[in-house]
Amino acid sequence: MSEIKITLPDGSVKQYEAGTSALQIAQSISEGLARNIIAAKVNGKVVDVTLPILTDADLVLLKWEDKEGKNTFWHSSAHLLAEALEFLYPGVKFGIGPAIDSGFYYDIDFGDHKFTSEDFSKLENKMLELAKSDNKYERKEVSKADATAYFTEKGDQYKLELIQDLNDGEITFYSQGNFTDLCRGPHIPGTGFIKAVKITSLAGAYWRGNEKNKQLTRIYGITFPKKAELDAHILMLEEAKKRDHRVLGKDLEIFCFDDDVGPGLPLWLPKGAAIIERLEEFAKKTEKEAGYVRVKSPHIAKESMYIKSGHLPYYQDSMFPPMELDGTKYYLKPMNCPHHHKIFDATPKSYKDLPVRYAEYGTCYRYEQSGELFGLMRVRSLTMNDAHIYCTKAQFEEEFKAVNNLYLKYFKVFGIEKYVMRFSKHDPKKLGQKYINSPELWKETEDMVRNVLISAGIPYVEVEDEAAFYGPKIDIQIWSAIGREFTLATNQVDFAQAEKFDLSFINEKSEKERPLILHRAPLSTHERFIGFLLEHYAGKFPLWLAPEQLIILPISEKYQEYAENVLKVLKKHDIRALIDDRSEKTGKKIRDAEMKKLPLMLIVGEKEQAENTVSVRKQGGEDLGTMSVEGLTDWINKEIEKQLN
RNA sequence: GCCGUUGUAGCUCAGGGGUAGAGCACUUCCUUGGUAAGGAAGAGGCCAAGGGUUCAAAUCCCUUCAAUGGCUCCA
Repeated sequence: MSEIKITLPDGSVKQYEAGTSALQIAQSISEGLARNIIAAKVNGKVVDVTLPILTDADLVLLKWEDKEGKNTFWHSSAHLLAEALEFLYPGVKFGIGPAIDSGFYYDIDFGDHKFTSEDFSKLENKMLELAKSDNKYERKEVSKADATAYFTEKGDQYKLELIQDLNDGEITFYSQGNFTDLCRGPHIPGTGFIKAVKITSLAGAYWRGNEKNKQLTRIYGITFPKKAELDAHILMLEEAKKRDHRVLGKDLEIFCFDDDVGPGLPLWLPKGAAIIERLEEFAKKTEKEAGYVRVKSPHIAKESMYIKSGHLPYYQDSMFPPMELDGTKYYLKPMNCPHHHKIFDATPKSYKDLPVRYAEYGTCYRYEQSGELFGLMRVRSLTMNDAHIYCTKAQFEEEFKAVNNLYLKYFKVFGIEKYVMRFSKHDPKKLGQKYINSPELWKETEDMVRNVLISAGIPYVEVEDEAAFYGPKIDIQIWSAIGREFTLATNQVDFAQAEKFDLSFINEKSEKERPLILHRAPLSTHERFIGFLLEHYAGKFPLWLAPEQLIILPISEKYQEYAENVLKVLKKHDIRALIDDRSEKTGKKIRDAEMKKLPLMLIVGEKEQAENTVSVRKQGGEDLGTMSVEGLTDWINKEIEKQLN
């Protein structure tokens, strides 16, 4: 028997007989380890622990704590779910059942049976019961003919469809107990590892994600190797819910929706509007320093402009239906670009004028499908931190870099650490349908964008078929504190609209030349950005941004007048302050101020009045001690200075 | 738009075929208290809207609207 060399993650090398499995190797190290491994990574590929290893290999033993371990665990749990379902509802058909970031799902065709959330506990119990019998997951290689025969007999057209796309010789089945599934694997050794099960939700999902296909029932679940971990998970979900921007937005009186106003049309309450004011002040100052000028445009425009821009054929489904006036159709603007192009075109431009940078907080209206609306993250009226840069090809790289620097500056101010730039390209197959039919321009601009990204050393990923119809774009993906991922901002190259609007400037040779256009919106829309910030800060806005910066808490009504004098001085310094004049005890006032997440509390009583000072408590409990009102305003100004730079 | 769930006081929710309940918030009074909940009283609702079943509907059924978890789509 030949020997193989196994290299472990710590670099140590051990010799085993060829055909030894990861499980046996684990056993040779320690029984405890062997009990805990649920999958193995052999030369970078995750496999079953029982799979014989035939050649020299790098080996990582995967436990529940490892990402791939969890993944395998949940994938196996999906099979357990299927087994339980088949037992409870014989004849159900299965789509796919993968692991996801947090748990797993299985797509099921229940036929005529209706599965509801009331059946969850029945399903959970069955799964636990099957888990207890600790059936082994057994791998079997099958021929395409045998695989087809098996699922034909079972009458599962979804699995048959999947098999059709597979090559003979690469098809494997996994069985546990009485259930067999088409599956690439790998799986945990046995169902006994699964000790806690929670079916989390139920949803419709189209077969293969295509709207035209049959809608299957998707069952989501999550499992754990210990009951305590499930409890911790549930607790974590509750914490995340407290941080949800929709919950905080209501609690902190930032925004609301109203049935009479309409879905997706947020109303900003005074505190929300105050945050908007701060953001705009900050953005305007920053943009001014970066050489932008501000413009203003109306919220509607005639149909002819959107025909000219080319938006209508590509975008009409996302626009509010037009209103007709004297035989002319007017649309609510879904974006600001065409208006800005018209502003560019309003006066003749020389190459000496370029780059021209037009900025506007522009309110747009988009008819998002009702099911897509989501708190502040997806709405139908949105105010964008928009700007368009018109430049020459030679200036493009520098402008693009400057925009990127702007992003980085903002990320720093807002403490956004986790982000990825997605470089979205066109799909050549969809030229003329989803994308403007100019193959050479697509190539040229995409190369240009890539070059800038590489030369600036910015981490990015390239994705196909996600560009705007007029050019490639960069989307910035960020993650909110509760792990919600979304596209924050977009940065788009536009080679098409200058042509469509016949935009030009006079170059050095006195000839007309088309500008390149850069669309950018680093602070996204007020809606999405404030939604993000609510979750990011858990409602605890930094001093510069907080709608109310501090609250004065008089110890008793005797110090009310002194509190008012302090307030007057603070207001003179443009500090957003208020007084809690209720006849409550100080402890209660502090608690309420904490709940409202006010950054600072000023406690004033006999001592402060006598010394003409205030006692300052930071949100969260930190005591900043006693200071004069002037000392406090200095401190606040310095703090804000720090936060913004 | 599609599938599932939900809609009761300002908020969080309980109840449930015989004409509405708690806690918090709010108002008033007592209390004047030093770093996360002082006490009492009061006020608050066409039980999302419309239709049906019934002697009787907030409760059962249907429709609509909205929210919500997903799918598809996006800043």
